[in-house]
Amino acid sequence: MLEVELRRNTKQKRVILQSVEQLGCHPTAVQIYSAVRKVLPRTSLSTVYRNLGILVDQGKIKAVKGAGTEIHYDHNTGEHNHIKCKICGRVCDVNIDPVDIDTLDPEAVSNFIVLEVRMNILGICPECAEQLEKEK
Amino acid sequence: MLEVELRRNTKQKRVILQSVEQLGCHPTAVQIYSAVRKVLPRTSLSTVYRNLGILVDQGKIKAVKGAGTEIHYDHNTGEHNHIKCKICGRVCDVNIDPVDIDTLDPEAVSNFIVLEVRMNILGICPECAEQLEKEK
DNA sequence: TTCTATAATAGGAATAGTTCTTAATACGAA
DNA sequence: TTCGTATTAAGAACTATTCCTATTATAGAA
Repeated sequence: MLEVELRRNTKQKRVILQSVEQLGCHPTAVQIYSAVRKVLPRTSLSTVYRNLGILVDQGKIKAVKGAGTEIHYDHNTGEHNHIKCKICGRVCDVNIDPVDIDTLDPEAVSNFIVLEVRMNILGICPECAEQLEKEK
Repeated sequence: MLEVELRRNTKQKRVILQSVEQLGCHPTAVQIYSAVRKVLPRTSLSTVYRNLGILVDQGKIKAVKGAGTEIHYDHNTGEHNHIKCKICGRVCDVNIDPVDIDTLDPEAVSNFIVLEVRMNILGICPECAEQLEKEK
């Protein structure tokens, strides 16, 4: 065997990936941590963070940095953008045509080499909008 | 006088606004703090943060949350996007037509009420690109 | 299956960026 | 000039994340 697989397949890593997939709607590390601890109660937060990092490196999940300060994790690794609710902080998918990096005018981007164009949308989710409507 | 101006016009606030304007290229709170302390050496970092918050509330400057974790401050309060250098962290202006919020398909945005569409661009600035070229 | 080297873990300390707390200060209306 | 109170300096507290270290448990070898 020339290629040695240094990564071990631990219970924790498996449950963490499973949780990201099952929670679905872009959970944060802390939400994943809560879900994982229902299955493996002694799991530590740093283990969650470390494994999320590994899973991102392996391309199995994606890290989403939105409007707020926390990182959300996404099991949908395809190219897409996100919208974040200003009130409850929830992150959902958005289907807007991505900006084509190659068509950008160099002058318009201060002559930077463009690596990634991310759309960062802020809004109010249907549930919170309804709640606000009721309170009026 | 019916309208009471509760805000005081302190030296610190004046120098902080001045610094954001003079530094120009989207300084962080810490960079502003350094500049302010050259004029008022006893200024504290929390005073800088508090006044930056007030100036943002008053619409005199804008807070720019880019790819990284720090907040940058912009004296140009007009509608525009930003690009951040992955290497040196510098933030520059970008002139791309903003997405028109009213033309977005509600389905495409998970039925959110859209408040703000921000373009978050990550790249390599001309200086860092040149540096990389030299090192090869 | 048992042994063993070491990758991964739990737990907690450390870090970065920002916000909060409090006694002291200084702005500005009278 | 006086005085009420908004603002300050200093540092503690907070939040999200990363780092550290002794201990544990996985996976390949025997």
